[in-house]
Amino acid sequence: MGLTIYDIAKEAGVSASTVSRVINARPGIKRSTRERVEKILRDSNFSVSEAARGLVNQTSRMLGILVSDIRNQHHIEGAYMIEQHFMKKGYCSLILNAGDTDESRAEYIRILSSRRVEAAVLIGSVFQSEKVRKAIIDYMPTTPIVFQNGEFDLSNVSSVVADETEGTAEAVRYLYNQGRRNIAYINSNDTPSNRKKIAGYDKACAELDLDSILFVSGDSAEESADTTERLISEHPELDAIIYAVDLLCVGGARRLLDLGKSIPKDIALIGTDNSPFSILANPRLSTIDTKLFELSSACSDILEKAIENPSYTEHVVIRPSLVLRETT
Amino acid sequence: MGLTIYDIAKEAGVSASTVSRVINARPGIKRSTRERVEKILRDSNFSVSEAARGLVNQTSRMLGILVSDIRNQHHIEGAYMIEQHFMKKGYCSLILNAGDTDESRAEYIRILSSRRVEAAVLIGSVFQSEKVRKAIIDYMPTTPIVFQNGEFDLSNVSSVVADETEGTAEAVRYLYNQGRRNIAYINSNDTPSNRKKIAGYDKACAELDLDSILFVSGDSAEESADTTERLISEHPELDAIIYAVDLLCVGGARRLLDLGKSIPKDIALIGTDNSPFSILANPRLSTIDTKLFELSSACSDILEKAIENPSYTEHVVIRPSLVLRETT
DNA sequence: GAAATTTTTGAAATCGATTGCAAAATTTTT
DNA sequence: AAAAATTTTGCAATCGATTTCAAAAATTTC
Repeated sequence: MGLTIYDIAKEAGVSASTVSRVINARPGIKRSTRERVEKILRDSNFSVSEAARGLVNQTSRMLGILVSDIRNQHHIEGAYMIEQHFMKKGYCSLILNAGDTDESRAEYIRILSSRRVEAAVLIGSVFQSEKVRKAIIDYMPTTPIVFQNGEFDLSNVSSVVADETEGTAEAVRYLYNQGRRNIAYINSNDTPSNRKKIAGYDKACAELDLDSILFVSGDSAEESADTTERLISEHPELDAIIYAVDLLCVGGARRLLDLGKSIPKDIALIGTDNSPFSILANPRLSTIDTKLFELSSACSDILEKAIENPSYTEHVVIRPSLVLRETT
Repeated sequence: MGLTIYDIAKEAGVSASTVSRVINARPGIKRSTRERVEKILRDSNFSVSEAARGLVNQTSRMLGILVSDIRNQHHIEGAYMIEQHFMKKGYCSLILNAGDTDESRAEYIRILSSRRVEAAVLIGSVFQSEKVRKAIIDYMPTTPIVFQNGEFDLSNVSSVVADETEGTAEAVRYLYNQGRRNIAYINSNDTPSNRKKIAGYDKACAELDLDSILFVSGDSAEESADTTERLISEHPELDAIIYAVDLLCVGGARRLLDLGKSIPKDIALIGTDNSPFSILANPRLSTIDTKLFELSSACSDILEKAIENPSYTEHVVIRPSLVLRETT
């Protein structure tokens, strides 16, 4: 611990420059010298200080990944892919939970700037805010950024978004074609992403001349169960419900079953995201697949190009698809 | 971007030392000077280079968190708590997926050392290996480390472990007391943690004079369903199954239901971990709660003390408890 | 074997901060 | 108003690397 290249240099009887050249495999070092230094390097368990190296090279070999809450399965996939991919190239990822408020999320941009990350990824539509936008302009005006599930019209920010409006509308149309005429929507927290889903629901309802019935649930399965129960008691005519999140759909399905409803005979259910829950649930959920994996891998691809060429940006839209299982 | 304190100093007509003192709220700066510098600091969106600062201060204000796969719900809780807690103190967390092999996991220790993290956390029993141990001795011999779910007998490594042996034995005893006499165990990957569970299962079976029947499944719900089916067809006498992982229990439960079995009448099921899946599943899983949250918060507490006082270590054992729901 | 080339090496500057110490500026005391 | 005490400030060294440029060592050429 605490060894520097000067320690190694002294031990090898050479200068620090030589040690540095050996470490970085620079040419122009006599073979015998190189081997002697290499041996000492190995024997002493020396490891270069990336901080010092970064200071002179003006690089950090670090990436910043901002998620609102890393425990959310939905966010972690992207973080994982990026971390894995860039680790191979020697980059370390600062994966940070950027909190619940716009202030806090903006503050995290500043933190990443302080760490001089070479690129950043924002995962989740909640980053769509004026404060975050301003923080980017102030603190990371030229750092390549990829925004998953949101957009900023800035020259350094790429975007990868799921067309959730269309995805949700598609689900409504599918239910309609199956003969359902009373389709409700249960939303979760008010986020830009969820607003897009609702827009799709409303749009399709209007198109098909359906009443739109919107309920809002807390974000746990239990709360969704309660909301669902309330919903069908107020609207006994319902024959389908779409949920903004799979987890809520699981909670709803369960309560409906407990209430003696038959799924999908009495009532059809569609979740959103095609999360691990959806296939594990009993019954297995039909769901709007927002293509999390494709989203994440697009982010990762863009990031790679943007690190090569910091002025590279790209804007990708991914079309969700309906996956039909046992609840429709 | 790329502003340094020299730029600020020039603009304010003072020296870099003064700027540094203002930034760090050091005393002995004239009020008017301080205010002038502070204003420029604000207006210019300056952010200190943590790398440069760390170099002179000999600190990195970074933590290393190693998990084998961050997508695993089981691991993420600890990473989350630690990240959240230490962020408030100005620490950033390098959350890294340390891969599947002992070599790779040992290599990650070296990487953390290169980043000069001030403390590290290993999450998951898979880090229990000679290679990792050696890497710690070589590269982080004095860095405070907390090992969640494993132990190294090293002066800088604390441990927080669940007594999975006892937890699993307890589950067997419970089933026995309920009158079950043919209890099988379905294991997943061969990890130190799972070996402890099996040891508990075997021990309890021996105590109670039961046959021990051990099957091994792949780590998906689907594979577990297949394994479960095979298990009961080879052992039709079974009236209970314990699973090393909740997810496997979900898969097994589902298949048993499809096969017309009644749960828990025909066969009782107990999962392990009390993961989110377990309460969401239908039927809700009885499970051995390995107290993930307590484990994680103990890690976080120890880490905090260890950062204060790098020679602090602690060894905590947490007793799992049985949570009984619908599958027993 | 000396001169010309080429290869190998090291001294010193640099990256962007922090800090001890001495100098400068200001205030207090006579 | 000069001397003493105190408050502010800046110079220069430092942290641990990398890199340029010139000097030293080794090799080739004549």
